[in-house]
Amino acid sequence: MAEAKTPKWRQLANSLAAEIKSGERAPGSQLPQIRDLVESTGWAYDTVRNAYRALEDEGLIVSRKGQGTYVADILTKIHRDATSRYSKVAREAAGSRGAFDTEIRNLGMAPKTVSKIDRVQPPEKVAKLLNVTRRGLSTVMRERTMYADNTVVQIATSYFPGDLAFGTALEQQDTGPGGSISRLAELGHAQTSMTELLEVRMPEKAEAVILSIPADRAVVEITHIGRTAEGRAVEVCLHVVPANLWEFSYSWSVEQPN
Amino acid sequence: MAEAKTPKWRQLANSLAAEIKSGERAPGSQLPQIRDLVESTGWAYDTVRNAYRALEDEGLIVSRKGQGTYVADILTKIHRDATSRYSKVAREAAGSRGAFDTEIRNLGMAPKTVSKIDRVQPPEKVAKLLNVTRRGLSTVMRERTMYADNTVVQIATSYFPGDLAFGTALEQQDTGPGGSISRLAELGHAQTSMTELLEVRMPEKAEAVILSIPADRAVVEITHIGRTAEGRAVEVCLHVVPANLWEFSYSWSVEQPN
DNA sequence: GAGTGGTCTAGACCACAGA
DNA sequence: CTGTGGTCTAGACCACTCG
Repeated sequence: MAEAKTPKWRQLANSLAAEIKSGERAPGSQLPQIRDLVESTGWAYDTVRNAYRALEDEGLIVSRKGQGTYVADILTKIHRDATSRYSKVAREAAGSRGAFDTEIRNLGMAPKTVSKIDRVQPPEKVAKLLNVTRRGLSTVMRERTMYADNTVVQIATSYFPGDLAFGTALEQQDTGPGGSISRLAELGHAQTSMTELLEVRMPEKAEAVILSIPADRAVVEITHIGRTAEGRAVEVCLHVVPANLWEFSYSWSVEQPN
Repeated sequence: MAEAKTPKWRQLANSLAAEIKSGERAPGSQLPQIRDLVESTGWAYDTVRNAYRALEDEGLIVSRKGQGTYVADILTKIHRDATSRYSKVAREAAGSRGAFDTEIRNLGMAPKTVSKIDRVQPPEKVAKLLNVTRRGLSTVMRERTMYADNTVVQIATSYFPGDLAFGTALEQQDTGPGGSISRLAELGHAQTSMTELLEVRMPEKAEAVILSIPADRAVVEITHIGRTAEGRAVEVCLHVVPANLWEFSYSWSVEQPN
């Protein structure tokens, strides 16, 4: 057998996890301090700490050095429906400033987005997809750090080829109703086909800092590619999110078999 | 700042990770034994071991108790294109017994599938999707454990409503060319619309054993739903895979905006 | 300065694989 | 039986937050 005996630290982790998932320990509430548990259980510091580390890697708890350990603020999954979030109706929903805002409000939380816009040379893989030159500031980058209440839940970085984005609304802070997709369409580059590639990986150090997650918490990276009817990629967006916070759905049709 | 100082164990983990990713350490090759590193570096056993644990959680290495520690056999990502894998042409590709076989052969590895077929009461969430009664053996379950060479890379469990699957080819070991989707179509239940829900989570204990992964390695669960033109769900398939081994892609069309 | 989480140590002991 | 990885301990010390 693979695991005959469950180690102490895992038993503790499992029982705490159960208490958290059952709601017995509320989001944001403080967990017993490690040294208190050490005293009450008679176990060694590292034994208790191992349990806490495992739970932190799973995203159930957060440890704040010098302060204490707390149940995570977000225990539910944020639902991202890729198929509908790019449809016209969803993008123009009243009162919504985009798909992300809807996704967060669906959870009863407050969305917030901080944007940074710049002309940059994109990462290699983006340059390749957009078919831009390898040197110079060839694209418009729109980098958004996105919050649910006060938690960073996503970093989304869009790139648009400079030859069609420089000097347009895509370089403005607010892209207006329907967002960048509508502006691109007005410029004659309507996106008619989308591709997304999902990958689970460990965060870069910088990503871990921005997302406020430990270095060993996995993230999901979505590479989103929007293409025109002619097949040209006019937008590439990289979404990086903590793996435990989101779920993703896709719907599509298949031709009749036989 | 969030991380002023990088701990020793993480430095070791990072440098080993770099060596593995660069190909300097080949898949399947043995890593230095922990106690050897302890001696050569002068560090404590747990310090070195922490680095190994982190790498194992990321899927870069595997530790075998009593034997040693080795670089993982599969370092590349297996690509799963959800959109094309259910298309007619892909399913009938010459020499291929299905989308999974193609996915694995694309990596130059040998696919293998071990199936178990049974009539069962499905998990709650599946029962709900298929709209079957909550009691009795209401569905046909096809559980497949799937290998690339000798590594388990996926557990796929399909459920079909009994009223249309009992006594049909769906209860046979080999479902023939085009697989279960083609058989369902012949029975008058052609699937024309697919939905998939992706989620990253920790494995159940049983899943960890089957997949031969440690309990703290994340898995991706895909809930695949196939529907007929009338909107009835006629197949639900749960795919569970180690999160580090796969990447997923989806393509779809959007209506012309504006 | 007091209190909290995080790292590191040296060493004992356990669990497992293989000769 | 020996050698490997895994757990656990007791305690020192570091890093950070807050009053």
